[in-house]
Amino acid sequence: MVKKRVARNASIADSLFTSSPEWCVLNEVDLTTIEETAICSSYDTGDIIFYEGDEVQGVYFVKSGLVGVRKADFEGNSTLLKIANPGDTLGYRPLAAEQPHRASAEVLKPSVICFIDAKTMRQIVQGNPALGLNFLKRAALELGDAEEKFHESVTLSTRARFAHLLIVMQDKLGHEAEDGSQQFTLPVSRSDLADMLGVRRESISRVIHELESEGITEIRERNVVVPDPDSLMNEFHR
Amino acid sequence: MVKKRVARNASIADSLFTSSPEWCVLNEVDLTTIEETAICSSYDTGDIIFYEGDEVQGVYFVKSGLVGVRKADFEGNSTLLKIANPGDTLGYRPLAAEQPHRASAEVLKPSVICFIDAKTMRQIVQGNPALGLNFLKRAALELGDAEEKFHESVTLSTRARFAHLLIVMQDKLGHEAEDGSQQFTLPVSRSDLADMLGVRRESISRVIHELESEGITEIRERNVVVPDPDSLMNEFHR
DNA sequence: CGCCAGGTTGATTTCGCTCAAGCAATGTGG
DNA sequence: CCACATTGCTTGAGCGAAATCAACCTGGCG
Repeated sequence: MVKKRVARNASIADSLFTSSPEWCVLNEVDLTTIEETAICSSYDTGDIIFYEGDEVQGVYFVKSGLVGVRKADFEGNSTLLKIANPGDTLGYRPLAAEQPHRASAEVLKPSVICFIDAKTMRQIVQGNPALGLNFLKRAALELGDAEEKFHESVTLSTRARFAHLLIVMQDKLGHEAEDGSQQFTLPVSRSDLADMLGVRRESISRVIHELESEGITEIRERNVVVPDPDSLMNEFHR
Repeated sequence: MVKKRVARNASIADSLFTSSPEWCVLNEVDLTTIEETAICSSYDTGDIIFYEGDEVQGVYFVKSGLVGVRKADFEGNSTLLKIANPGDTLGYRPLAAEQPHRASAEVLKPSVICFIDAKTMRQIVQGNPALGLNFLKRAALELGDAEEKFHESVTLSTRARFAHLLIVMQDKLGHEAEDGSQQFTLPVSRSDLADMLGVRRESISRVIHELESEGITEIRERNVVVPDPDSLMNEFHR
């Protein structure tokens, strides 16, 4: 299932240094160590990088592409906890917690991902405390977001939560058109949007229809137009 | 509102060392620094230690008592994100994330809490990377729990989630009676139980009634009896 | 004593789920 | 090139779990 082709990893160091707020503190020695031990692989959409319950072998640095982190039920239920963009590091949480993986990682767009084994990771953190602190900051930020997500899930309507999700994506991906509207492309399918909020895809359909009919958003396929960002912002409150 | 009485802090060091899995790595020098700078105060039920939105002044080590961490809405909605027991440290998350507090801390039972200012905290972490790594582990564990909580909140019924909460409390507080039943005392009110799950207190009432009528639990006031822990475990699935 | 906090119970409403059908785009094998 | 799966999404009808609204109960306390 996971089709890998080992690639030259000459530029891992570059990637870590320029596109990661955590790894950028590495020194020459550490970077060399990583160039020697890291394994870069190409993945196709649908490939699984690791499964919930797996022991942690190391961490995965997303060099390019897009990866989804999912948590599933013994029943069919699954939620999409986060989507990892280039520059993100996966698997550091269970490594730091000394737990097995509590979610699985699934490739959403063809990606190049660099694997750094746990031993190397620990060794580098040992010699370079700043890296550990950077991951502490990362974990602290994600924890804040996760707690907020819980709070919203029990507090806000599907509509308000979807509006919030759109706002977050707009902030990350949006660009302003000449007419003042914000536009961007959804990075994931509607089913995945539903999984991000923990609702059914039918509910997402209906909410999109509602927002459309009220002139708040126009969503065609994966193209999003927000004529008036302020009115979308208003939806985020109930 | 917050009634403080500065106490002798001779025994902070002791407390940190024996009852905290994070602070236990401190050396003599660090412990002395903390004894000199930390401020221990007594709080009464209902006192607020910090508010959502406040800048982070430092961290709070719970020496004794019980503290609730809450997140509130502009509307009446509030959720109880966690309850902090003796040995727990509050405020390290926003400090590490370099964010303002995203939740407020409210004293649930008369408590003694030691304040360690941000500057001292940073200075100690600087000289003692192991402390930072311990907090990384803590954050990683909490992040895993938070993600699971989100998943459960959108996946499981109120009944199943309440069963899970009881199981967690049982594991922490329960003791086995002669007849093989598990028993413990609820640490918080029913309203707070509801806030922990993000449901209305009426729903908790009804679920407690249901479980009672099916012989799965007996909950009188704050006393919980679980005649057959296995049957409670079954409730945790749907 | 009245009042309030904390909790229970009942009646009603509502939001999102479930179930079911259908549609458009894409692919695939005969 | 057609028949027909398959995938991703939409729409509708009906249902159900939990929220809402409201009444009431209990014990503690100024």
